[in-house]
Amino acid sequence: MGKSGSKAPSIRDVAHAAGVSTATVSRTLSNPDVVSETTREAVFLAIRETGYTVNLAARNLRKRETGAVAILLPNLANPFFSRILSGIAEVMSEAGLSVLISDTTPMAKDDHRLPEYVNQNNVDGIIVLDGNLRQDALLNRGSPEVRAPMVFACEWISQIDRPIVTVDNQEASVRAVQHLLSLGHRRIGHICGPPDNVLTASRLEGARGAMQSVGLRMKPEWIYPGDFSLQSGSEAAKIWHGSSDRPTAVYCACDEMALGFIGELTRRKVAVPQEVSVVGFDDLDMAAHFVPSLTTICQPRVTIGRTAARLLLERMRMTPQERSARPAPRVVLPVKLAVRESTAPPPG
Amino acid sequence: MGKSGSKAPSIRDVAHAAGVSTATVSRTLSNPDVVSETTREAVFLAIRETGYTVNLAARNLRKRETGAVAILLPNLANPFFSRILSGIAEVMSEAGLSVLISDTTPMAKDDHRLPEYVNQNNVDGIIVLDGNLRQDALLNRGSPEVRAPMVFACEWISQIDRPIVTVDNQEASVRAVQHLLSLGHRRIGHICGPPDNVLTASRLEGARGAMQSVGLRMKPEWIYPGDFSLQSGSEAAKIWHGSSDRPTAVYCACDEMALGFIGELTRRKVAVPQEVSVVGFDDLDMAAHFVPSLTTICQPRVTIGRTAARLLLERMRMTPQERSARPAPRVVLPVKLAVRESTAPPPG
DNA sequence: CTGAAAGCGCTTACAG
DNA sequence: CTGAAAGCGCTTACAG
Repeated sequence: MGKSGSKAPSIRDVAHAAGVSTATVSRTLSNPDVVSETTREAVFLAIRETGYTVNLAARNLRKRETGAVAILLPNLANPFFSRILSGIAEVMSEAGLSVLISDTTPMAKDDHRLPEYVNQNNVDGIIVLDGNLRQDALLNRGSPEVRAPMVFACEWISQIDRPIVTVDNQEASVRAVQHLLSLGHRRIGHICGPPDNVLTASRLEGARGAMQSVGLRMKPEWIYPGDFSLQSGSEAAKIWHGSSDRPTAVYCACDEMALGFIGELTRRKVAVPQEVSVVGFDDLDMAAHFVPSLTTICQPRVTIGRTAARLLLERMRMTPQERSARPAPRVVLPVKLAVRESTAPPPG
Repeated sequence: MGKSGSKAPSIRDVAHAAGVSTATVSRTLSNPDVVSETTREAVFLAIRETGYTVNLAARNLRKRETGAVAILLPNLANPFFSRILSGIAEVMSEAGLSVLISDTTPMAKDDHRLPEYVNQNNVDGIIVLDGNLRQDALLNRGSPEVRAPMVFACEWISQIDRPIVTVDNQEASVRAVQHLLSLGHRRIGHICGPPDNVLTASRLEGARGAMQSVGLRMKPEWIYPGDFSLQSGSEAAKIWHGSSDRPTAVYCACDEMALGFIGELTRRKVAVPQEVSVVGFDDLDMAAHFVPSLTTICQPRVTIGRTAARLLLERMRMTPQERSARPAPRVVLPVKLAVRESTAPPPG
């Protein structure tokens, strides 16, 4: 159980107790096969007796590692990220790495700074979930040799050539719209993501393209602005409701907007899907429990997290040279269309 | 910008460049007032030239600190925690500490282990948001002198005497039920939290007590089991719907269950609040946007996070002796009742 | 298989 | 105000 002393037991205490050198204790821990069985047992006994646990700061200093990875995400309060985080945390924890989470919202576009520990490279790797960070902030982290490897997930910055884990946003949008087309819809609208988001264009283009390929057109007035928030979804509903030339179905760039949209419509006595069909994107937990339950594109969020984590671990094992020699992979994960109650044939 | 070398610049490089000792560089960084202005400027210039940033592992080793705090929470995927996390991250980041997040779900009751970095005290402090962790796992972290301080938030473990940040769950429940009483309800039910959760009893007792104090009784068949999940809310709705002796209002121990309850009822063509009123607890983002919007107890989640973080910082500044001498405070934060569409006078 | 020794990059009494 | 030196607790060639 460890004696009650004024400081934690160190490797020296263990060495004393076991009658060996600190080097041997260290080897027993990191490479047990290289020490004799007798020694090994003596050391393990001494470790138990003293209650020793390795001091990570010392190990990290010596090994020139940090034992930590940073996750940069735009909004900790957004439920979209929680499962991704979960997937990352799971893989990193298995790898013995700790996960530092940093909400990037405070550091808006005008703020160049990243969290201290990222800027100073006090992490061994970085996963970026925010495509709106400043490019220079992300790259000015010392010379290439000391810069921790980085991977993007979900969002990315086109100018920065790093591995990306994502879904085919355009193809997913095509699927969403084809579902509406197959129900008989011909007038299909879209609530967009934020204008400055990398995903916004591909989701809009996918939707537009799907319509064009069957000879239809998405009227500009059916394209509603949005910013991924519940609020912007209800704003879109107000516009929809106030217009005389309405789409019979609306494909939304994310679930939150879809739920905000449906909520506002329901409040205005507009029935979904009887009067208008709605499709979302993401498949938040709430999507299946909302009334009506939401037809949506299901992003494999835990898998995205796990994949990004594994990709990062892989890059961390490479030398800077290997990393820059090897092209940054782009992993595209499959999505599913979850068909639920919010879509039906058009009215009339 | 820093030269392009094979390793990051160290304090020695700066000392060289500035023509001073490493001690002076260190002082300039940690205690600028103590060095002369000329020296200070030379050092700052050298820092800029070399692109130096402090190596935290080295600093931490030397200062016998870790520069990190751990957050133990039961479920990263639960939106309830995201804003709390946000509040914690904000305060800790200002204090220059990094936040290690650990999902405790993988380590269920049968698993004694905490994350490595917690068990080995490779953190300077711990915030526990999970009242179901094993007591011994939380306490067996070496002798009192080396054990990192710990505070509880939202949930806690009664046997462990540590600061707690919480709301008055019983009083909040009284308020929720009084609201229903004031609308004229006399038959009020409750969907409970998980049986093994610290909050479950106080929320149920508050509800019961509020009824008793006006001479009413909560019938046992109106008390539905739950586990804080959407799913358990819809299960309760099925029981409610299948019964002939129904309450006219149901107070739910959390918003997710309330939303699951309403969702299932709506699906069964039972109108909320016309046929049954519903009150939740937490005030998730979704609560205001659901249809009908949810009357609920609003927990100040960001404030809970910030307060827990500040309390922990305070404890971290104390010696172990001071900590054990000073009684662990219990900070009770005020809640508000947000009255929305899901509550109305009883039918008939 | 094992130990002595150097060193990871800092900070901090101590002495001046 | 500043520097030389010790030391935080590890790991790892190196030598045997």
